[in-house]
Amino acid sequence: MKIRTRFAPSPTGFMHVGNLRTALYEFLTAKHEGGDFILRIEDTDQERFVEGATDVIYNTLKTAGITHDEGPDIGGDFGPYVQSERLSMYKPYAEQLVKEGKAYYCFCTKERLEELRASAKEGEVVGYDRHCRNLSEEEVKKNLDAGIPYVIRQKAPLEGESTYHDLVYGDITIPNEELDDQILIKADGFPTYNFANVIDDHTMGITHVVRGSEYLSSTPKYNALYDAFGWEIPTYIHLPLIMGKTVDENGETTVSKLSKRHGSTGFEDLVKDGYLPEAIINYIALLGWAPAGEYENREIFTMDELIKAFDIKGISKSPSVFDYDKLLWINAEYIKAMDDDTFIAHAKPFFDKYGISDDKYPLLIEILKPRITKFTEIEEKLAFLADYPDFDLALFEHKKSKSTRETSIDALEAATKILEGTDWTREAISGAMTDLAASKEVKNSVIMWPVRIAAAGVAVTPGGCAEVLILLGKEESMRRINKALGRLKGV
RNA sequence: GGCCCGUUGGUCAAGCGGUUAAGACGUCGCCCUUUCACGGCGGAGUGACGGGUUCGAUUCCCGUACGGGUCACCA
Repeated sequence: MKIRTRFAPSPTGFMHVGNLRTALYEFLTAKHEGGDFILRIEDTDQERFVEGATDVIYNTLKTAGITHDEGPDIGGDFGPYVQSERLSMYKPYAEQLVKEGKAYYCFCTKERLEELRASAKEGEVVGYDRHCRNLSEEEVKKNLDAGIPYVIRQKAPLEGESTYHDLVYGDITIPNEELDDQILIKADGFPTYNFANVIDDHTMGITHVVRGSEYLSSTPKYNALYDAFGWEIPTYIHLPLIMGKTVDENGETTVSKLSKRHGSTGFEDLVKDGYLPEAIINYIALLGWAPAGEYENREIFTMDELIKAFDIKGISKSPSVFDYDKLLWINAEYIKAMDDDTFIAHAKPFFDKYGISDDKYPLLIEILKPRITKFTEIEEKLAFLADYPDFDLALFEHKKSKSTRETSIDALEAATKILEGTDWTREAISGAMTDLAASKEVKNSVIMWPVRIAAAGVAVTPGGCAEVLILLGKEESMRRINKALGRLKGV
């Protein structure tokens, strides 16, 4: 049978990488076996409705390269794919269970439930006291006729234990007394997430339920529902959580399930920060899963390779901490491997800020590609082009380059003369400076260092002396070098 | 607190009873060099603890500790 997995997010307007990774693994689980990946929007909570939130989901999946085979936007044979459009189908299922004596109407008020929780003693299992579980038919009918609001709850098993199998965690056993009489239909007539989830998964033919391990202990409730309907329980694949670090006011670092409070771990935030979608996917694929066989020890994967290499056996059980450093490294690897046109497409907005003409692109690609980890760094790296402050003259003193203020004055005086008559090409400038060093019998750096510093006004530049001068242009370079020379000489 | 799950270096992790306990990020050092990088080479750094089982445990079992998750008319 063809594998079918699903991604079932709620439209909250925000998708952090934990959700994204769940979607990724669901996608990979299906695609590795040639199965289908379905997108379903779970919007049964009207109170939390956020305008435009579904677009965030579509856009994220699209830019992440996680393509669904069925979904609200593209249709499919099991639609509709938005829960709010399927509302009419849930209640009959619940009613059916009531008729069969597997569920019941509950008329308890929220206030009563709150009191119940508040009065629970230390160490007691907090949960519903099953007050309405055994109401007589007459009482139920009376309440119904009186129009008292009600919810429908499932009768959970009272004793014994429930065991199920998970492909990652193995057999999980939970005492049944931990299981609550969960609500299936809320007072507003909407299904609860858990209930809608089961109905939808079954009616949509989902074969493999892939989700975060926070569902590990509530899965028996889901299974109780499948059993009540006599439906086949899907294959479970629970994923270890992605953790985020937070530092409290005492400087204590704690890790916890990734959420909004962990800063910019939203997919869109990361992209805005300069991380490439492919790099993010690559990174999170490796968070909680390790490739094996011919792919063992590999760090860089295309989506197609992930599909080929993905194996549930490689999923780990323990939670993993999101590490920006490694993401950054992967991002840099993607940039280094990028072809020039793609590189320019990403870099152009930053080049344009400095009014850089495209004849300089080849040079910029060469010097920038190996040394940026994010495209957003370009702005800062090229800042010297637009900004030439009265920098600290101590910059001319550089031990490694064997430069002092005195050698710098000497070098700059000689260099300006030669540069005036030099063709403004990289080779010519570099050659002229090398020749100058040779004629003075000093290291190249004794010439190159001060010229570069004088022209750039900062110690760190992308590229060396010749590259900096080319980027600046002859006129500006000469102006800056002369100015620096004047300052050095105290004129 | 009850229940569930987990625990290999700072982080991601391989391993599945016998290994000098892989690899990657980070970190440190050296080399290259016209700065910073890139690149190359090298170093430090790990099986939570205590009991078993076994000729032999990182690997299996049991406790303890620690960490995480979960206990909604939220999803």
